[in-house]
Amino acid sequence: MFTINFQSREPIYEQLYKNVIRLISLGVLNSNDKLPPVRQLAIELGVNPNTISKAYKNLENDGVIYSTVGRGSFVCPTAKVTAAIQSQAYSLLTTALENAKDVGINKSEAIQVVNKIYSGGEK
Amino acid sequence: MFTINFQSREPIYEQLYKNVIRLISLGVLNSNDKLPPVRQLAIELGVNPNTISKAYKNLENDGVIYSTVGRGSFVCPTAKVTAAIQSQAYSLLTTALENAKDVGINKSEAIQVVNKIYSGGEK
Amino acid sequence: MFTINFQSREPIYEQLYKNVIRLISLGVLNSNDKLPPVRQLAIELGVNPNTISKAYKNLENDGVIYSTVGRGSFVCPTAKVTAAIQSQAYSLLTTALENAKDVGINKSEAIQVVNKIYSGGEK
Amino acid sequence: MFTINFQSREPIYEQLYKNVIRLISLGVLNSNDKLPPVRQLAIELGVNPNTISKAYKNLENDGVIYSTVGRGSFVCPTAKVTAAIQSQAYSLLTTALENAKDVGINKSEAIQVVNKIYSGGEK
DNA sequence: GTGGTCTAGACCACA
DNA sequence: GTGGTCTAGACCACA
Repeated sequence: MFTINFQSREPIYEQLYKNVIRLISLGVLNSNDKLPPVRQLAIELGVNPNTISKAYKNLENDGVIYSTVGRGSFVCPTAKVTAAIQSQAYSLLTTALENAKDVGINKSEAIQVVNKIYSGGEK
Repeated sequence: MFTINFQSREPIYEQLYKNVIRLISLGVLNSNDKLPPVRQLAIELGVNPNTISKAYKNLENDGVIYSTVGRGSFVCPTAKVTAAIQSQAYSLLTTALENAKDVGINKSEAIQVVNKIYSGGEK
Repeated sequence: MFTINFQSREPIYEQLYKNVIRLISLGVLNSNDKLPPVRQLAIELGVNPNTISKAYKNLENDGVIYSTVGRGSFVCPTAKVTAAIQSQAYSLLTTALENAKDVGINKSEAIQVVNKIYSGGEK
Repeated sequence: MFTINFQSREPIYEQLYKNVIRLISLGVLNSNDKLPPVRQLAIELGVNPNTISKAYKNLENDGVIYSTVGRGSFVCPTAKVTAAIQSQAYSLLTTALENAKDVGINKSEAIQVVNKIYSGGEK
């Protein structure tokens, strides 16, 4: 379910964060589903438990999951999650497009990139 | 001409890198223009010369500027620079769009963002 | 394992770079093997950690190793490494041959050198 | 006659050195021909006179030219020059080939490079 | 423990 | 003057 690329320069806790986001987006994880316990996941992935904790902590701060001591960590109601996640994605996209415009990439070239990404598996 | 945000988490050498890119994009710096000498810029910005060096070195590795001992640092011929800069922008845009798609932003929503950014001052 | 010549005019970080390449070529270092930590190697060789860092950074930029904070530095998958290393060797060889041609060494003389190097231990 | 690439990372005095070698190899400069005076060449190329001096000094040390105070610099007898130059080229070629062999480039691949360089304008 | 960023400052080759 | 190499050493985020 979770996949980590140890060769990537992206911090593991960041990759874990995105894993959860992706699983929610794909509908694999739904509202109130339980996430794997920190220590169990740490063993499965061969990763330091602190690293898992950090990922969960960030997800909690961003309103994606909620944790209760002794019971574990759970996915927040989907609507809220989706809003939080998409807002981040929009902000990233806006930055990338402003940058593209700045360096002389024109509108039709930008649209071409959109077409390429969304070709095939339209979602 | 160069502006550094010392509060930012973004490394200073990275900010300097982007400063140079921006100045070239804006046409303030052109082919074969001389950049400020490492040590002079270090004093102006209140930054260590090594940090400036690192930024210049990265720009050189990416084909944006060239440096020669005893002469200074200069902007590369425009064609090469533009290619290098746009290639980076495309890569950033692709990442942002893949992320948007992953979190459930659909194609027409992505296009709307493109339209917003490119409205008015079409380039 | 690593040998540095402090008398040489060749920068230490450059010598370290070649040391790693050599150890990979010889099969002493293989895919995903861990390199010595920056600071440990610095102490062993009596060299500043920054100098080791610089060598590792260059190797990373050239696709030979990858480094992650907290985990260490590792050799990239063999295929990629081999490609990177051989590409450098080809470039060096091309330069040497162009120079040879320029100074009047003819083709059969160049071939003789090739024969001499590859005599005996054909690889 | 002399061409300098100011964008190259190769020191100018080194480029000048090679210019002279090339002109001798091509037969443009012959035994006892006079080289341009240091100061005249410096003005022509827009280069510091010290830089020209350094190039001439190195050529003299390597037995390629000889200088007499007040009269100028001259090309040494061709036989001697050729021997000196080619010896350097052979040494460079040997190093490049040993390196190529070390990193797993085999003999026929090396020969292919030779063929490519010497194709067309066989000398 | 591990690499990354940064300061402070010396010395070098080249122009 | 100009960039390149190197030392010494501090502090940081990540594991």
